[in-house]
Amino acid sequence: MQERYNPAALEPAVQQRWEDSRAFAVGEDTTREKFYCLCMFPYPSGRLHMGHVRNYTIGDVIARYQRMLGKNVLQPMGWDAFGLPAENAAIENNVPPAKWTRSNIDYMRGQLKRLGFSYDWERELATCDADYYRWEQWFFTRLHEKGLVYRKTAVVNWDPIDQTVLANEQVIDGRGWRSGALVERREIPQWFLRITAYADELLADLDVLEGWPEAVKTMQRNWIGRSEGLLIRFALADAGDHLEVYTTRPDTLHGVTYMAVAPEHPLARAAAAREPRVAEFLASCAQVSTSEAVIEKLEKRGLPLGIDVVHPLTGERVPVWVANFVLMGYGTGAVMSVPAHDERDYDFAKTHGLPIKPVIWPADGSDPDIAHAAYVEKGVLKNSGRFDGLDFKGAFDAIAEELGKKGRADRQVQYRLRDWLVSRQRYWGCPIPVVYGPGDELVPESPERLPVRLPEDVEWQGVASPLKSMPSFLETTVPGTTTPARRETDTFDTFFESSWYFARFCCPDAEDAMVDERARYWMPVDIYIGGIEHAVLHLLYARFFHKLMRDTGLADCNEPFTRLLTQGMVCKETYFREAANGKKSYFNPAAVETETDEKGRVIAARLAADGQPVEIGPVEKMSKSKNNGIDPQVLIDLYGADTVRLYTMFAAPPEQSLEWSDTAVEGASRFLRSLWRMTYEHCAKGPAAPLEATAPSPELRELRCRVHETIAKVTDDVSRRYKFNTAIAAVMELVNALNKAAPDTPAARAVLQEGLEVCVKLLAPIVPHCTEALWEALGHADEPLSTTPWPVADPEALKRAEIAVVVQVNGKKRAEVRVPADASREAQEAAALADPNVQKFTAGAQIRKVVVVPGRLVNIVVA
RNA sequence: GCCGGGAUGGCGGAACUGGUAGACGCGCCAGACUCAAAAUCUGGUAUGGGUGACCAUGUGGGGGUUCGAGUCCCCCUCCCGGUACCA
Repeated sequence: MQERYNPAALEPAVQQRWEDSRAFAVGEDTTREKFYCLCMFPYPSGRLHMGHVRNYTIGDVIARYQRMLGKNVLQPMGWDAFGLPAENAAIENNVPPAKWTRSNIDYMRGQLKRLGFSYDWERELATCDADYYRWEQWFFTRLHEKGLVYRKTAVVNWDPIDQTVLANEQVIDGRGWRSGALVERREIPQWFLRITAYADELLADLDVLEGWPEAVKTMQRNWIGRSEGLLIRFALADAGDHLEVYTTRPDTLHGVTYMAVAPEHPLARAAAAREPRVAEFLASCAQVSTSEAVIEKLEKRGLPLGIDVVHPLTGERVPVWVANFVLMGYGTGAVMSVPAHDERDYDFAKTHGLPIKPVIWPADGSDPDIAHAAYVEKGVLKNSGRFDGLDFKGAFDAIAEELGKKGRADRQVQYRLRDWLVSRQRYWGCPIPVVYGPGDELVPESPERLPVRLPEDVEWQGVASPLKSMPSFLETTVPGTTTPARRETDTFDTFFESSWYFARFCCPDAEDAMVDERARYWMPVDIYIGGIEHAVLHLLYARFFHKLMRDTGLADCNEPFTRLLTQGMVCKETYFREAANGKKSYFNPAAVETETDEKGRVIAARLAADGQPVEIGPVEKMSKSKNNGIDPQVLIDLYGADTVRLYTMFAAPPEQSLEWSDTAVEGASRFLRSLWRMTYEHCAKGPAAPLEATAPSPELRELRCRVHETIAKVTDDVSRRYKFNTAIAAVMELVNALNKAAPDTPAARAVLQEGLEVCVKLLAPIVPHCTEALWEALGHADEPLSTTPWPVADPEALKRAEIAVVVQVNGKKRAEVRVPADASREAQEAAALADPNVQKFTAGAQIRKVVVVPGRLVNIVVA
């Protein structure tokens, strides 16, 4: 054993040993319990960021722990390789996306290996490989056969200068990020997957997912947004047609004072053709991004269309407005407005002087206060003709029946969830396997012609997808014929790839099928670890896709992820300068110097390069777009992988967001150095005697008790709580205790030997390189630590003679008394009352009550 | 806007089931070692008062429940994530 801890030499050597022995390669072994541990695979952006390090360290700690429990552990890694950043790099640096992506993968693979993650690298896959995406093309054609795929127009952000579709992220303050042009909403034909057909099952199965955080399930429930309501048809006053709206509050029907339709609604378009003011309004509405977050924060604007509908119960005329906050993509693109009982309708009515008619009264008979806000609670009907006095349920049923008889309404279950738009007008993605025949008729590719390969050797001209100008890609034939046909140039949403990679990891080399029998052995994933930002979209699409695969006979289980661990974001403050045109350019924290006040708070920041001040932005998720990532490579080079792993696990519990500070890493390194030194000094004195051969003093028995308490605590933290920070803190405490209390006797050396071995085993999943070496030094060169059984606390060693009990008087701590571990309630109470400081506070007062929590606390309540 | 989450010393965090607020670490202060520095070691470190034992205050703000509240309930503020084409 080296005297000095030298991770730079040690870690690569240990990693080489793992690689040579194929330590983490696994196969199907029905004699052992399987454990599939999966982290969300990374987008190969160029370099690992701290979020990756955090995510993959959590996964690796769990995988290594499960391995020490004797399970057959699969932990794979791969690349979510298609995506927007590769196209941006192509446009900016004139490098083909495939080349850029593959070189990023090579670099990042090296970084992951340098961090010592126990992956089965033989299963590595990249979604941009045709061997991978051919199967989603195949699957898409199957879904097409089943009627789960359809084509429909949808609104996109259109950049009129660059002549391209923009992602919501690329629209900044209503303008294209590159061109600066005001974006326009434009309708184009798109491909959809019928996720709404699975809405009920996706909702219902959330109740079965006991291993998922409640917050994620709640978000998914709300996202799916099942509601029961009424689809009501309001007849147009001066035409034969009608306006259809959906409402969950038919009880408020008598309070309708106007209708609102989306700018894209046919009624609005028809009005625009007659009325220039309306046309102008629609044009202004068209200059806003498709993002819901943007639309919902807009000033609520609207205009009357000059047409009325007839109220289906009262026969009164109700005006129809067009409003910028009504979305064509939701429901029918029109709503009935009840300003008295809906917040948004209320604000709009106030702004535009529309009448507000209360029809719901609180059940206690008091008057609703609608002077300043809508009354949105459910209650009892008034001003509603013969429905007066009914409650929500009664009114719902009665109005549904009445309108149903008139043919004016139907009960309907509706979802907020919309079908999944899977097509993208981009190059760097999986080609949608469809061709268009001579009459533009649509023909899905035949299985034998798959994969439709994405040409990788491309010249980038301008910003548009090069596929559109590549005859070699475009020109093809209708499958099974010689009839000329044109290829679809749209590619899949990258969520398509990430919706089934976990199944492919089970059998990455399957040549004849999307997945084979091996997937039945490994699936479902036992624990899935990834960022909380994926709580809805990715995790909902993956659940949906898995159910599609199940219904295609490719899976047995109903849900792909038994347990979900959502890690919080790794955040960092942002630094930027704002140009005159409002465009912000962000600077990496590593390039910024900060000035702090005497309390350590940052008060000013300047760019190191030019010494000029930069603005301090909010603390946000580390991201490329905010340029606030901290490069883990710098820390790995400086301290080694184990220190980075240890610090990342120690700084915060996984679920919590972590504000990165690089000053504290030193402490983690210090801890490893001191554990190393302790072990070195211990081993230098030769082998310790076996514990059984010595007679430990009471102090040593106490120390042993702490060793075994630490085993129990760390096991609970790692297996049940997933709180690695407190597990590490507990081991640090134990190391401190072992360090302090080790006189040089055979008994003490035996306890120390046991203590050090326990520390090494408990830390093995977190700092696998360093502990491997320490384990060897402690006399276990013959058995690799990675498969050494996890320690179990010895119940005998845990026994204590005395315990401490806290004594409170009126809920305030006044003393701590020591009592025998088996002391009765009465004895604990007596000991508490006998304490001098307690007597000071109880003297002369009347004791009204004594609360005893045995073994913990005595609270004396005095008057 | 809507949905979900969060706020505890100078900083990251701990307190798991309503029962000792501040474990563990960073930083800082003092001391030891050293010609000196680094490294290392020892001690201290919520705030205010007291030589001290201790005492008072204290978990974003306001109210409540309880013998007892960081933890439960109501209201509010700010921050973070998502908001369907970033991944």
